[in-house]
Amino acid sequence: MKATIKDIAKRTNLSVATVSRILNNKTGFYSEKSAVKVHQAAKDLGYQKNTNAVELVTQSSKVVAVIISSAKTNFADQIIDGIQEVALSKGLNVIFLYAGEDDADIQYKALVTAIERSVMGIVMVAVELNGHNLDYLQQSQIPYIMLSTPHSPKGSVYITTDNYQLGYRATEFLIEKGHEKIALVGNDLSDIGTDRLRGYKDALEQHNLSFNPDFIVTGNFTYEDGVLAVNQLCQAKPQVTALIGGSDMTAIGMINQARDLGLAVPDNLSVMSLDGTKLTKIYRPSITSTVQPFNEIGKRGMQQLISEKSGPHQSQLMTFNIYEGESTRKI
Amino acid sequence: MKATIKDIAKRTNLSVATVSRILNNKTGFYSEKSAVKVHQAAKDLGYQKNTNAVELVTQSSKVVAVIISSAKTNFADQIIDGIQEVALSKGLNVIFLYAGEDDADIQYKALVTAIERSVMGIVMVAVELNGHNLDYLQQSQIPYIMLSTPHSPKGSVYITTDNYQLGYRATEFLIEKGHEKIALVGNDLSDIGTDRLRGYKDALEQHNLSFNPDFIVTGNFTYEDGVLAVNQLCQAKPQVTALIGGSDMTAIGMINQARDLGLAVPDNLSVMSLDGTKLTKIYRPSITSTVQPFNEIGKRGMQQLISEKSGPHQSQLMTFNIYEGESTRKI
DNA sequence: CTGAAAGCGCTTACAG
DNA sequence: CTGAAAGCGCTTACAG
Repeated sequence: MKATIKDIAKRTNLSVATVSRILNNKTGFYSEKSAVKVHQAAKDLGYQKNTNAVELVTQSSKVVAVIISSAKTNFADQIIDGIQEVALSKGLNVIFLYAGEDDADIQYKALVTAIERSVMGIVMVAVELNGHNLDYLQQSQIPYIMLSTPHSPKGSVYITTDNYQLGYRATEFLIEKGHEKIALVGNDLSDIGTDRLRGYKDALEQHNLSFNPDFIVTGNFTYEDGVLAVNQLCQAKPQVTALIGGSDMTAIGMINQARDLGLAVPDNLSVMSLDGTKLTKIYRPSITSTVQPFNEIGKRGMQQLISEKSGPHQSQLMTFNIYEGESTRKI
Repeated sequence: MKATIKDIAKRTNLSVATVSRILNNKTGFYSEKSAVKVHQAAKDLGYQKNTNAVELVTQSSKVVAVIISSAKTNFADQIIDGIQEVALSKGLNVIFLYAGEDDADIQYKALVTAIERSVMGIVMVAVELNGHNLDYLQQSQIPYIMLSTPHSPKGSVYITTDNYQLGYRATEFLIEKGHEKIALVGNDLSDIGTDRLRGYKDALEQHNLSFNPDFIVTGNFTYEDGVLAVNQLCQAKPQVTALIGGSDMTAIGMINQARDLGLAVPDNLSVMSLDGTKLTKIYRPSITSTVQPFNEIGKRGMQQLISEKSGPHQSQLMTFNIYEGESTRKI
């Protein structure tokens, strides 16, 4: 049987009210003598606060729920770290829930778990909510924010790397290296993919290069997408001289498959990625990449979510750097 | 203001008791007519159950907390997936908490969060609890289990890959390829590292090879450990012909550094890893590795934790396969 | 400085 | 089939 403040009260001949005050350090509302007794009793009894009761009566919670899409979470670690850093410094607790990839039911379950606990806020990481689940989330009245979100739903605040710029600058980087036939691979049809494609197109146009739709191979940011795209684009006669992968995994899939086809990177083919997690640094050849500020996204997301001045928050598009690895070359 | 069952009761002219029964499908305790009214009202009001209240009154919880060490979690994904699979099929909720690497304070905070919520069970993934925190956990009376645990504390149930066998079989694999000078790199001084070392030594002895303490370079399963070890072991004149890394990251660090020193893998040096996550498959050369059954560890851990027949559970040592990649060769 | 009391939202014997 | 009542563990005005 777990000890309660009632047990402590009995043991110390104080009221539960006083015990409660002491345990919560409501300084000025108790004598030092009582405090000593209470703390001793609490220790003796192995007292554990019951958070359910506390939250029930105070109608508030000190926990933030983070819902993470389980699949394309190559970069989730960094976002998680950023979130944790902020939570730690603010004395908040964070619980993480995994929502399967695009599985509306599992997503819903994760939302229910968070919402029924009346968490103080919800962070969605890389998850795409369908209409029903979004309604449910909004109707819960719980503040939320979306990080690296595939779509930018109206009325939701989100923070994500500027996908248009990701596409634009990666393409421009390659153009400046002399490439003219550049493929864009593995991006999906969400805002992420389409924004990147717009950037890609604009960069070409800006540099007076023509757009060839055959060089666009959509996908889902997977390793397999990279493999298939290389087969498709480089099998017969390599038509392209450079490839941009939608994720690090896609880029690695491309490089591996190119190698299997007898094409060397970067000698025969230059490859870039649009994520830039540590995978790009430990792989060989190291992979030239736009480096998304995932850690910073996590930090800002958390800060923004919990900042009290709830003047309507602004969505943010983050900037980024480009890391030049060994996977690209001048031609 | 969030709607409560009281609001529903008022609106439907029923008592909260009846509303509660209907919402919980206590079949037989209410009329269909009332049920319809209640469900309609709940919907109209956007009713959300308050889990805090439910858990407070029922003194029970349907959530399992998983506490994960944040650092060496190259393999945590697979364990998490395994845990989720089981949770989903049993209708349980799982919340994840990250405990910093060997940071007793953060660990403690994670424990507090879980324990004060009276979760139904706690799974520890790759975390090393210090004495104080272990006491705290045990005293909470909440069932727990440790997965891939560095140490095997007395009185705790744990599931981990058989580290002795990991060391033994990897070493034997290399011996059978003709290697006699084999280094063991990046393992720590916990049970994990020492068990592996025992296996390594026994394999040598079994095959009449002498043990050279210079070939043991301890560490913390990091990429850097691999880099440093290769510098130390291969810089002057390569004394070893094969290296076993304590983790995939260590193995990759070794391969990269060997390459930087002008040593080709596997031509000049064979390299193995003792984890075997997907990293070993996507890296080039693909890395020969013992493949720990992380997913299965997650599944079993969860199953065992929640299985009611609480006859004292047994700790388990899991077996594994060896994946032969391109990073090793016969000499 | 302390206590009695109300109440957070819910469940569940008990009585009808 | 339904309701009144007690109670889960805690906090906090209110009164002293």
